[in-house]
Amino acid sequence: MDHSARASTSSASSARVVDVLVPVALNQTYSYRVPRGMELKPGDVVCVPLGPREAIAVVWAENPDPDPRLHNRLKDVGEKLDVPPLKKELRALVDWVANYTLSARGMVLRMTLRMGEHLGPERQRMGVRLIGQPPQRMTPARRRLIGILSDGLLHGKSETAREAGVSAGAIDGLVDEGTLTIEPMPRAPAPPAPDPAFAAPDFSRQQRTAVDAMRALAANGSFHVALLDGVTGSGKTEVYFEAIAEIIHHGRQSLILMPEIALTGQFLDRFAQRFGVRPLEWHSELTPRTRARNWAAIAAGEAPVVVGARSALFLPYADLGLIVVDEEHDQAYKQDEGVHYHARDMAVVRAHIAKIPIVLASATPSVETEVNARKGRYQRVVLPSRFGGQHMPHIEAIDLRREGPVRGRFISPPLAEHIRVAIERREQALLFLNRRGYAPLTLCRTCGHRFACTICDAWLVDHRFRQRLVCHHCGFSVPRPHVCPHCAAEESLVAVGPGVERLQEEAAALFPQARTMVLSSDLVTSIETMRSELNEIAEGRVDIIIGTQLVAKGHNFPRLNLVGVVDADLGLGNGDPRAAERTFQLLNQVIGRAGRDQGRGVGYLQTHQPEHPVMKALVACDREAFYASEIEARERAGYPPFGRLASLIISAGDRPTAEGFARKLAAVAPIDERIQVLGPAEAPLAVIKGRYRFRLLVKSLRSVDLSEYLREWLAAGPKTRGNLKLEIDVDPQSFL
DNA sequence: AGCACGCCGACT
DNA sequence: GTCGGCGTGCTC
Repeated sequence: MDHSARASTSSASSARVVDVLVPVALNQTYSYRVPRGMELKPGDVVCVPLGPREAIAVVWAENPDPDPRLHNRLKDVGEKLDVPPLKKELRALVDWVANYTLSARGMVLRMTLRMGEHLGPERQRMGVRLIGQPPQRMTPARRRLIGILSDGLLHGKSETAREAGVSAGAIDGLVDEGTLTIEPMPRAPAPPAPDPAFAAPDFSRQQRTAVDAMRALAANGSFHVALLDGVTGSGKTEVYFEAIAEIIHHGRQSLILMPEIALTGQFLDRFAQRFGVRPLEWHSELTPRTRARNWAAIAAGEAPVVVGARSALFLPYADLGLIVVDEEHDQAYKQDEGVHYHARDMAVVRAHIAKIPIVLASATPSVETEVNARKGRYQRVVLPSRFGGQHMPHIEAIDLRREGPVRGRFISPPLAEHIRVAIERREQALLFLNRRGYAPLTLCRTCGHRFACTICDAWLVDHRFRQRLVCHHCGFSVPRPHVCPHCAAEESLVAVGPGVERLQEEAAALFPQARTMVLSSDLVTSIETMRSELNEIAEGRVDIIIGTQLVAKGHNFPRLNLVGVVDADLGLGNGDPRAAERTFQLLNQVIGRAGRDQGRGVGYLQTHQPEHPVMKALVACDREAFYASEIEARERAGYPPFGRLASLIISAGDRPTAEGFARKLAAVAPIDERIQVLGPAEAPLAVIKGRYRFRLLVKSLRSVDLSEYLREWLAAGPKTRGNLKLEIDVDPQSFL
């Protein structure tokens, strides 16, 4: 270090020191000196030097006696950013989540600071206007520009250039000629705030009770959890909108969490119908500038209502008054990368810390939430029927053992007949199959060769649309071969099993006159095309929709009356303790798409096991029976919510390293009679992306602080080195 | 998480 | 002889 620099930094040895949390994979805070003249308090957002770079970080605490061992290594805080400080409540949430999930606090903080580099004063947009004579040298590009600007009004500069198909430089050229002038655009007026009185709906008598409960909960304004329990189409959304209206009256902010923000086009419209404007959105596809603008608006309290994916939970709301978790049972709330957290559970934590009410909405609550409601920890607010008195879909099982289709076909004769009738009536039909691509397995008829991923433990899925065989775990793909690479046989490869693309082929063959459309996540290129495809369906320009999981989520198709579940057994029987719950929820939701407007919905479940409790509960519309048996089974096995679970995934580039570490780790697990350590076992997908994976499962009584136990265990255990990775998942949702 | 530093293989 | 692969270690 150069001498003068040292002098300048150490001259202020009496300067105040603050502990700052930096958004990197660190659990501890770092100490920085406060430059003379800077006022800092906990929560302030600052810029600090961190190694060779700068980082946006947050002051976590005053530090009256900094560690003397840091002597002259302390650096100065760079600058204090002009944004509101993070409130104590949010800092407490960051600490809590990090502690619970065993993640570095810095990585949790990072989720609240996802505002990009565009923070700061809004960039002034420039406009261009025609003011003078045409230039000496006229070119086609210049002619187009002048044509667009011939009205003499101020046009956005970059839009004009794009419209004319020219670069911004062409405009600058004409400015030099005196033909055009550039001036700042007037600021776009701030969008009007949602108006709670814009279009207050009429509610049925049954809905009124729920609406009153929502308003009371919002008006009360203290921590309180309500389960808003109503079937698809019962008007849940409109009912919780009343809680939001109440919060807007109080001048506070509301957050609506959605599992899949890409699919919420209709939701935004419904919100606008009720409140006059769309809410602020928060999701991963926002452009950096919009992201920064929305972040700033949320922090400044200028966004009364925010709709967002799970990451919206960590935003710095100026004054959050209510959280709504829509479709609270949805697995998409669980983040399985980086910080492993469940947004629904952490939302309850945030509500608790902030002392505000929270509404969990679902037609098929998670078993956890259902148990909390049954025990009275959550208030249950019920919406008993579909809005407007429509009936729930009628559900039948089609026993594939007796009425199944011929080999190589997947639509059974009875289902085909029902579809035929539906199309004749000019209604829509939905074929649901939770399998992307054409076929999940390709094999050679001659030698039996099966196409598998080279770096994962998975079959390659035939995607005819893309003409490739694709691994769904790592994205690896090869062109679809025509010759067996193993035995060189020609025309010998056969597709085994159905995917949505193959189903479309079969539907098109059965109903040549019908218009079909496949909705599958791998065919979705952007939120916008997705929304326009959904609109096409809603407008009735499609007869048969063939869809994966994607279609299950919150979209309303007015002319859809028939849902056929092609393989109702698909989610069961993979050894996952949550398989039954998930299948029940998914199928319920999919079939709930039917008959929402005319109330004549029917659902057909093609199954090999019509006697399975999930199928029986669905056919009988007996939700209670399903929950009763599922809750009993969980309690007997000590599974959540009656016990706690954590999973430790150990992975490495080679099998012995992973297995050896897993065994060593298991061997040093502290003995505790309330805790069981199971494994190590090879993870269900033993190899992903060339990494060998072993799993330890930790199961404890509910009363145990499992995170604390894990922390002590890992601190005493072997250290991870090299490419060996240890991932900790408290409350795992998936066992794959 | 970044980023630099450091120590071994294929090339301007 | 260097460019660059990613293993290891550090960031107040």
